[in-house]
Amino acid sequence: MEEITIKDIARRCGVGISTVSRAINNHPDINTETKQMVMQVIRETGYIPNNSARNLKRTDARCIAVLIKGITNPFFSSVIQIIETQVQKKKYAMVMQHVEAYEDELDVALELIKEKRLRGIIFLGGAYRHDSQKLAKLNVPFVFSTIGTVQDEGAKTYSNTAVDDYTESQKMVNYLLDLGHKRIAIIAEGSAAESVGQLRLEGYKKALRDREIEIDERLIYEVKDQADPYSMQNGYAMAKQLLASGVDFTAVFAIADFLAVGVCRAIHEAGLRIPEDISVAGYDGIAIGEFYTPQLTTIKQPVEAMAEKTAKLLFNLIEGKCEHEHIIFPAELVERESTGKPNPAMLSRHG
Amino acid sequence: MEEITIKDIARRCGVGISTVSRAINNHPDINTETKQMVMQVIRETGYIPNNSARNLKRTDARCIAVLIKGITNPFFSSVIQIIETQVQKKKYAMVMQHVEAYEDELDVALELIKEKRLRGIIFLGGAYRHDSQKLAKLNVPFVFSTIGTVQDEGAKTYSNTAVDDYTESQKMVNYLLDLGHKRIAIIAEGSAAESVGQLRLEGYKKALRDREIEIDERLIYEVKDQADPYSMQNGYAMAKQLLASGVDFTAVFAIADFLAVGVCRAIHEAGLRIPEDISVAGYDGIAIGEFYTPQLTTIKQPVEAMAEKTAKLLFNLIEGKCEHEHIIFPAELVERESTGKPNPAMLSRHG
DNA sequence: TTGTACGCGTTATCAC
DNA sequence: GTGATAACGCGTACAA
Repeated sequence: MEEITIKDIARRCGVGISTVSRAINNHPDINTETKQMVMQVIRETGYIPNNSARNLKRTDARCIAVLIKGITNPFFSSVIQIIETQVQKKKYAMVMQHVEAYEDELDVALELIKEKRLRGIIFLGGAYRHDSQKLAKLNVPFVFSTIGTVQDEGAKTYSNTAVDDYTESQKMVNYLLDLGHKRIAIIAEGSAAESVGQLRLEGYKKALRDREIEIDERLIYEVKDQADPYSMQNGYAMAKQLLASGVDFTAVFAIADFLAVGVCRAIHEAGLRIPEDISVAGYDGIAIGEFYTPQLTTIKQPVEAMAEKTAKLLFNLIEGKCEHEHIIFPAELVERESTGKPNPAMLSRHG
Repeated sequence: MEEITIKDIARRCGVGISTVSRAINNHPDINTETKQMVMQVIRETGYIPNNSARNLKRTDARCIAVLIKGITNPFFSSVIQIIETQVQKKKYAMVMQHVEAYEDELDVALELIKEKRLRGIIFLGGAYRHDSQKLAKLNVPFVFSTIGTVQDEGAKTYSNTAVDDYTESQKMVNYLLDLGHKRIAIIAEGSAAESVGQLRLEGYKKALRDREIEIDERLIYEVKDQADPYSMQNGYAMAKQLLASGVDFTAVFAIADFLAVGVCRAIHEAGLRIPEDISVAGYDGIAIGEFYTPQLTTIKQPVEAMAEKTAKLLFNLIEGKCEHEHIIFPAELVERESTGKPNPAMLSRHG
């Protein structure tokens, strides 16, 4: 099957190539009737312009990219939808691309900029620290929306929107401490040194230290799972270990709601009640926390607001309307059914 | 900032363009030392080949595409990972692209074939019926993996892998009937006429008719939600309506596990027990069904097996090793905690 | 083993 | 308003 090109269309229409090009790209300098005719032929023949050729030649693309790190990001769909709305409002096109765990999102970005003549990039998720050499090579505006934390250095070379995981994590632990819990286990994530999981773990430690409560390493569990650390499966497995360890605790802080669901299941299977025997707290604020039984106490990230701000910030940067900004969004502690006062009976073994 | 091209690299190295090209593309006809030197310069300068130009020129691409319809497909991540493994085994590249609800996946495919010189396509999800004119234009092998049903016509023009939703749905309803339920409500999906949701609804009706049980329209609820019909939110809302309607029922069949979770929550809030008062059955077999309390009885789709077979089938087609196939995968009814015998007390209002 | 020259399909820049 | 024609950056015959 022969590929049909713009030349074929021009020949068929008895016009020049540029006229066809003008018709396709809604150029003003073209007779309406000519355009109608050309478009008609295009429809009949089923001609499809070759995007590689277009990208190669085009100078102005009105296109941005959204790079998503991690295929299982639970905020994925809502964030994308919000960004897309903003993009359409600005009459831009948008390409979305997943970045594998082992890939460097900056490399992917660099490649894509060349290929598609991008005007801007949004990075969703991923590491919160980057090679500044590579950062310097990105010659289009970009915004990191890590749902993580702020990189301290290079404040003037990029923008980002983030939740301060370190602080928010402390907020949750303080809440549990205020309820009277002193033996709080944590299900964290330890696959990458610079992940949000580590920040949340640090927040946990900080909160305990501030209250002068000893940090018991036997209460710290770190999921090691490259592919999908924040799974119910992993939460379940960790909680099983925790329960079997014989170490006393009255509350569990799972650093992701998915993990918390697994934890709840394990506790339930052990014949214990939530929150009467053990309190469980999550983090993220995703839908499942609202519909699970018991409903999950969690840190709810302002995903929608962040996504909207991220898109707006990027367009402001593209239009040269503003300098780089670093915006921290406060998250909300949502108190639901899965947490309560500690049960002294749970400490009988330990004393 | 000037874009650096292959010419610049050639000049810097004091070699010809083709030599650089050969170095990049691992061509055999090149001196090892020359190659080393070229690669070194490329690394130093941070040169990145322009993919648009490469795609334009290239004839053999060893690349396939995976088009995913619907951003919220719950099988998404596991399916992709399995396909990717197969693709890597064959030393192919893979591009993934999301297709919006309002887009036609065939149009997206047509465009992508031209742009990237694809060798094959996998369609994940989406409608199970397509414009045969457009199908004919796809001049590369493709496999639909609808997790839906088989299109009857054009058996020789394409391949697909599927679960027979019509039959599997009957399986679940028959199971509930065997438990003794006669008043079974269904939470279905009615946004598109040719969706899997409609097939599952038809299966429900068929099963009831086969047992000569009257179909009560008051027990049929159809979610109308373009963006994301299979959400917990929607299941919850529908179940609330059902409970408020005053119409008697002893079981609910939600045609997706996410819907079932919402249904469970609504029943729980109404002060009723699952399964003692009302049985709830789901469909899909996703992780949440295993970790929810109560654990969900569901139809578990053989997602992994399907994904693997889909990829293998595509490569066989590409290599001309086989004709088009239509493969139906049997799903498994997993009996868990959320279903049991009907509670006669629930029928008191009705008689 | 290496370099030169052409063409992939399109858009931008000119003349007309 | 329209049509030639020169790029865009790269791969690849073909010549060297």
